Amino acid sequence: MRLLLAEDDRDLVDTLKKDLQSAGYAVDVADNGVDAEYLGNEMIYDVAVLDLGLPQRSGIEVLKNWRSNANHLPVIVLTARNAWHERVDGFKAGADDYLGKPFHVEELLARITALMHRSIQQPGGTLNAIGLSLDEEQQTVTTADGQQHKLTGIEFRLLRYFLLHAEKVLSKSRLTEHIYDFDSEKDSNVIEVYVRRLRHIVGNDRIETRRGQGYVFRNNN
Amino acid sequence: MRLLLAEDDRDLVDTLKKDLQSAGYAVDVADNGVDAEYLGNEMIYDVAVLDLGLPQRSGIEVLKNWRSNANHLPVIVLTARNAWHERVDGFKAGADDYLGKPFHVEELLARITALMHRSIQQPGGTLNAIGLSLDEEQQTVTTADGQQHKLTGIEFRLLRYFLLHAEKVLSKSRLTEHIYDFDSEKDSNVIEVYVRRLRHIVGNDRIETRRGQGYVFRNNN
DNA sequence: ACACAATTTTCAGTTTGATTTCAGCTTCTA
DNA sequence: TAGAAGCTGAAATCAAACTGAAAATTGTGT
Repeated sequence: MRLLLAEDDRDLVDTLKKDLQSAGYAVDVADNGVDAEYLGNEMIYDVAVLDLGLPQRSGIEVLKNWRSNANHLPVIVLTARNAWHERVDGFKAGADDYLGKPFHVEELLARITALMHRSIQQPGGTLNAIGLSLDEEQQTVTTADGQQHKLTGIEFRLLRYFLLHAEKVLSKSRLTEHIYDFDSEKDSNVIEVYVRRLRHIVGNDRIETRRGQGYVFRNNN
Repeated sequence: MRLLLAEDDRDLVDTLKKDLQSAGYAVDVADNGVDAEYLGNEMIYDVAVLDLGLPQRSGIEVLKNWRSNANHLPVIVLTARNAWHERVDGFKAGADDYLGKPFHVEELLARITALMHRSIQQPGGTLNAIGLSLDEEQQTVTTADGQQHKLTGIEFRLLRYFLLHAEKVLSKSRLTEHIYDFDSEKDSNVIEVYVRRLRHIVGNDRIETRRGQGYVFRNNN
């Protein structure tokens, strides 16, 4: 799950980035409006956290620009305390959710997961498939036989992405894009290796190979 | 599960009540502060959802009254979005959790269940886990072998946070945020050091390391 | 104010294990 | 049937976590 954090407060970015990463997000940071706008348009993010008080170009402008480009990227807007007008403007500009500063990190995390889950209509901190349950707080999967498996960071990210996009063909490059942030450009077989490890846990036939196209996570069969 | 919904916005009540009922709660509604206070004192609820902006008697007053009657009813406070001071007041008055309006129903539900789990523990200043009992007034732990250990300030805060959030991956930055009073995040290994000390007291396998993700306090094994 | 005790933080050397790489193998398809 | 794509087991890597001790800070009693 790849996330754009558009925020200029250094201290806040430092802690938020760590929290988000350990919650399994690949985090790209933009500390000004121009970069934020560019990244939001050029890269593929699953969610953006956008501070309205960015330098160079205001968050509102950035958001409007995204929306005018038919970019439906889910956006959580951060507003300064007591800035009622910003909130309204934010919604008008197409924000999906907002959060007033200061806030508890837990609240932001909860809103992000809620937003992510909205598209597949599964609330809460677990992602369920037939005979599979992924606990996002524990970062574990429980399989049909009742066994609970701990997942490493990358295993967790990959499986969550599969579950959120079950029954779709996911190319290896798309998987890489959503699992790693922009520091790491991969030309290797990491995905293959991790698909193998996941297959070992969730069952071989669960992840189907589409030679030349990618993988499909099956929920029916 | 019986729930008191203290809220005067008719429209909100209508939708919330249905959602809560379909989530399995028996819902009583109070649309003003006087009724809310009365019901909270006279009936037995598992949880209350309390809007601070009630007519006739403010939510804060209601909450204070409940607490002064030694009523430990778990309370989730609903505040207007930008009213940070209300949250603080709410916490001081004894709220267990808060939620800023507007919110997603899923989030309210998640918080209610979280609160229910939390309140399974006995009130009265002790937090219990299997083979562990944390006395919050004395700041001591009693372990399975009957040994009582005195805890230093930081050891206590850390262990309490672990107990309140057992079975969840807690990142080091999240732990620091909750242990230090909103100071700047420093680049040190204090958490590692204190985790080590706690492990010495509560047992090594009680606190599990998730490399790159954080720590999990185990209550089952 | 002082010495002394307890607590918190820093530091540096060591260990660990998640991630990545690699090389040989298998399977598919053009 | 040859070349590409994917699979697989094992090994190398390197940041993250562990550890013991010492330094710094805070608290306490005299």
